[in-house]
Amino acid sequence: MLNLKLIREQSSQIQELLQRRNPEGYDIQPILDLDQKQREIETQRSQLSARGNEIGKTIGQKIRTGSDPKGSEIAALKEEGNSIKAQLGELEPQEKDLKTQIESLLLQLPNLPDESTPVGKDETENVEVRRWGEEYIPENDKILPHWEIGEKLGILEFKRAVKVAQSRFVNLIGAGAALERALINFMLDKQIEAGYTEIMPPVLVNTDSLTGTSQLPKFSEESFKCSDDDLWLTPTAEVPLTNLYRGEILEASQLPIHHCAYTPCFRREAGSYGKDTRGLIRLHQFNKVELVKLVHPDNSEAEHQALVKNAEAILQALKLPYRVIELCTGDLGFGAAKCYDLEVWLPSSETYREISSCSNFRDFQARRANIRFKEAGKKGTKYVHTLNGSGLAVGRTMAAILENYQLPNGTVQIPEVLQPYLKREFL
RNA sequence: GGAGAGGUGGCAGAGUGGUCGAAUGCGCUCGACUUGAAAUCGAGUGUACUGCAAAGUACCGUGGGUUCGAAUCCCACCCUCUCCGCCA
Repeated sequence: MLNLKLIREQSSQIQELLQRRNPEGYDIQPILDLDQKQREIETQRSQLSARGNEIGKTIGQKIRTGSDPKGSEIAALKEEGNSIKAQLGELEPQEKDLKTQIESLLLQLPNLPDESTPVGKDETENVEVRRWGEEYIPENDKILPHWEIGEKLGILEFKRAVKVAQSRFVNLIGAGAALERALINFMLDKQIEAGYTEIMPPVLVNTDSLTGTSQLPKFSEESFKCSDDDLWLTPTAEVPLTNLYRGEILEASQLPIHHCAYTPCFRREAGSYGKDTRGLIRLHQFNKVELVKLVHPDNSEAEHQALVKNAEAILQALKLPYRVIELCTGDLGFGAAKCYDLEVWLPSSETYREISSCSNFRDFQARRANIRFKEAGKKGTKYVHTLNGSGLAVGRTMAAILENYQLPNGTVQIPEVLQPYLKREFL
């Protein structure tokens, strides 16, 4: 959520920054108008309240000091009190209604892109930052796409997953399941080593949590909802991890907080019916190791860079070629101010595919989730900055391994760093 | 699912119609005493909004209601805990 005060005081800059995302997408003028009205009413209302409080106190005092509770003096005060009450009865609902409208408009506004975020209209204008590793280009199409080699090896099973659940689900079988587990353990071990504290959070989360991290209200069709309860299947561990501290005032000395978690993630993938219908790339349920940071605003840029490196370290350890892309303003996620995607090389289609997305939300989520901190000896509170990134999407990592480590003889080598976990060298 | 208890500041906990944004204790900050520390003593210590400011307003789980006035009374809802049942 954007800071209303800032919208009011720097409206033209803010309008301009929002236009970098989408030239016609956002108009803050209605918010400014409502805000103006709301403050006018608030001034009136609080002056009336002040007089009302004064009357209340006066009546109490007079009765205590011996005035006749049924006398004319008290009756006159009561009458004034009643008239104030009647006026407040009109103003209060108006003010409340304005506040609700403002709040709901604010919740629909995306974060401001960082000044450094490249301006562009869509993903074609994203900027490549760096590449790592050598692209594996198969000769004569000998490399099978991961879903084919996976089925051939008997470790991926899609048909029965449809029977058990629906399309876009998978059964991992035998070594496939073991490989997934090995990847999860490897990723967690690596991030714990890098200083993150592991959390195993609830994967059902409530509406407040999803609003706090900005999946709601705009993207409700993206998550699975439990119809009988105010609970949703978490689309990413970002939600439970960031919301751990919702509504809290932390001590500055507690920062930075670095958490990692493995969770299954659930996404409805509404609106992507034709896309990536085969394989592990786009499933309704997938595993992910997530990194979440809550940091002091002064350090958020450095923390962001470090977070990207933490995610990259996994790909490097697995020796998977990848590139780092900085998203342009038109492709930036709703809550992000700045975002780097890691894209892994998939030789079967000779493309790079997103395997991690590392975002700096600055105070956008913190303001929604009301996560603040206090500096010792200083007055007041500030919002923390929140950051998160995948470290990594496990299913997509498996896909990348099945393709990049595929040998001409139809077997798949296990990356060296995973061998201690799997206790084997080939699939 | 059944029965009961309860939701008040960082924590514990008092408060059953006005002097309550809220006692007291703990914690924390500053100061005194001390070679230093502990103990002791003194002072301070919630958040947010409006306003240039003075100041004002709001907040005792949430939402309504009664009243000149509600943490306190009434109604509805939510949540937590305990016991029983069921269950990995």
